[in-house]
Amino acid sequence: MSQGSGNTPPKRPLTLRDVSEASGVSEMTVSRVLRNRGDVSEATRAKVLEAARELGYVPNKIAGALASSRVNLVAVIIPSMSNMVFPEVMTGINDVLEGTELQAVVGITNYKPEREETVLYQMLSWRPSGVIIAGLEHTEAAKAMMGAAGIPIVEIMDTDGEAIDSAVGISHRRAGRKMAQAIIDAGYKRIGFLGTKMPLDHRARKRFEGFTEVLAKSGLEISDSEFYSGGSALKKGREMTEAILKRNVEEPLDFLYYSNDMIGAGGLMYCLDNGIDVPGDIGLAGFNGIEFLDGLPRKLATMDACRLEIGRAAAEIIAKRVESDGSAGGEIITLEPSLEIGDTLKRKKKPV
Amino acid sequence: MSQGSGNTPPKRPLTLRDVSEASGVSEMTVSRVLRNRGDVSEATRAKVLEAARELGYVPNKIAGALASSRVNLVAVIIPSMSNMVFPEVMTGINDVLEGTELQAVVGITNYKPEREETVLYQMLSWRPSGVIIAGLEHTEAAKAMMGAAGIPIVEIMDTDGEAIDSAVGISHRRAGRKMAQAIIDAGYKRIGFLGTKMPLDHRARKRFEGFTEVLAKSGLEISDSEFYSGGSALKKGREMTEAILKRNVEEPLDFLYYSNDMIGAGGLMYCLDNGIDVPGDIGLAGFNGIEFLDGLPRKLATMDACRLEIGRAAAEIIAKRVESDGSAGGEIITLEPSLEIGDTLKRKKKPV
DNA sequence: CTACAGCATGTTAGCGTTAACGGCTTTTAT
DNA sequence: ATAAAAGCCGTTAACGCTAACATGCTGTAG
Repeated sequence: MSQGSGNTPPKRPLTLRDVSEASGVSEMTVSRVLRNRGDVSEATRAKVLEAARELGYVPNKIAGALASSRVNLVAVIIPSMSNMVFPEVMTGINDVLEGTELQAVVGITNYKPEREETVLYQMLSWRPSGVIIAGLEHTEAAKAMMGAAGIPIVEIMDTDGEAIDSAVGISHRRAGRKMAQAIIDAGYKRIGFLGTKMPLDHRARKRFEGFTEVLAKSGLEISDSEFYSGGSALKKGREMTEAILKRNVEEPLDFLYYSNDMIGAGGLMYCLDNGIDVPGDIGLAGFNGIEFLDGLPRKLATMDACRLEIGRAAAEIIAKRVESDGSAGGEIITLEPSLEIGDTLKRKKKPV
Repeated sequence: MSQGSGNTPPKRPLTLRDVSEASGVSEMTVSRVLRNRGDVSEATRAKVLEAARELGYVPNKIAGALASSRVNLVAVIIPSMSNMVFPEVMTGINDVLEGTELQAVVGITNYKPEREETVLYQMLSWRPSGVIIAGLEHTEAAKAMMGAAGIPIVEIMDTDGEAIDSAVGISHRRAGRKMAQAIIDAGYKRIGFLGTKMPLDHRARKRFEGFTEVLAKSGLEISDSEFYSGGSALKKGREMTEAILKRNVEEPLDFLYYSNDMIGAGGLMYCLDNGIDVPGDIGLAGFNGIEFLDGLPRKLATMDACRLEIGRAAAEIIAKRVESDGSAGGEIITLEPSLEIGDTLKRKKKPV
């Protein structure tokens, strides 16, 4: 009787016309019903809905978007998905977008500027309603594309620099300074730095700059450093910590600043496993404030990067702009990263 | 002179027509150049490319897709993004798709069937070239939609059940059985189970079923169990472990099977922090084989869920089918999860 | 009883691109 | 030299939908 949804896949894909024929009204009326727009009598509405359900009709947004020149997509361009931080930003974005018509589409750049440019180009070719993109540093061409796109652009994570349009993030330079100050105030003097081998991670670089800047003001500098790339961050944290400590036995380091919590956690474990007193012998701090740290035997000092909040705020900017249709823009939101002292950045025991 | 890319955003968005006028050829020729399809002389090609670059033209895939009825999107529908496992599947998918014209679009269901149905509907309305969806359990409507979509569908993660079209995954029932057998063989007898409060996580359920089934064959059963939801998995692992151990002091448990590595790691830390001999006093095992475990002081026994490989294989199925244009399908790939004994599932010390 | 809302529908004309085909010009094969 | 093929580019007609306007119909005010 019914063509029931789920039977033989129709050779010719279903269109509004099929539904209109099945329900005896015009395509326009079907379109109105399916979009809940315009006046339709309750009777025809029911008839149409029934026919659509019966046929298993799924609207074609491609055609709809072309006709209405409205696309409910938001392009989200981030460097990576594998390090805890961006998934959480995504969660924030999705939280907000779920309450709207908008839908996020994600592109991954692997921290490569050329890749970012390509991804952006591809994304823009879908004519999204807005773009959320990580960082303030982009190729000239990418900046030009975004400037010319005529849609809201929100650059996230970082506010140390010039935004194209809107921006939401923290000052990583300030985050680095703040951590340095806390370490100095706690009385640590011989400080090691452990980070990633990523010249293109501008945010890590800015934190490092802010960090060394404040050290310099107190007449200090980084005593030694260690970098890694790839592999299990936790394990690398262990290995790097062992390496840097063994390299400095003569004049031992008394603090290790890690560029992210995962390697910091690895370092913490190394210390605990080897009977090193934390924070008595050596203090430790990471960066990001990942939830994960809560389960560690000792809570690593860190600085919260406001990831969820950044995602939310960025999505809200887009949503608002889409709703109010154009105008304004240029909104800059600088969140304040909070220092979490944890158990690994207590005042150092006074030298005897 | 030039309208240079990145200047004032044009009121009227650029189209092929603008490029064609700027370069003095027909729209069709511009289209050909921009898609590298069909014969165009080197001279005009250069002319067109230059004009497009100059104007900052970005093709409109919406229109292109409608005209050619080819959409280079692959819908990826997964339950969550926040638990390590799906990001890795995504990485596998992206790895493969990067070598093709295809591009993944992700939808998150939060393990809710109705949400999955909605997300699927929305995805299908973009007329993607294929669908990769987690699990074999879906609402009737969802199954109907996929059956009728006329595009390759790959259900991933699990192969214990009936697939709509293709499937790539492991048998979670078998994984559970295998782990149970290993535990029994190692001589453990009083086994606790720790997992998530998720009736809708069918894969966890199947593992559990397989697990208890094998125990039963040896005349054993789960001695006690503990469930959690939300929060930091590592911390929850700790807490649950403490709870379950304290609840069973009279007849102490000698093995804990965790439904994922993260809570397993938390449990491991709890044991180590409290001087419990692992695996002497108690054995531990998790599930997933996350890279993270490498950094732990002791390597947790686990079973690799082949996440990366599943992503890759699924994407390859889609890519192949898109290329070869239709036909075939129904491919089922069952990967074999490998048991990793680690340090926490050694033969139990013989009772005195 | 006309007039004029306002509701419920239909009609028309694109949206920006590409498939398909056609025509002209140049090569290549014979 | 002539046919056939290949190269190059243009024209036309969709693709499936929606904005905007047009139409008929009901009811209600005057």
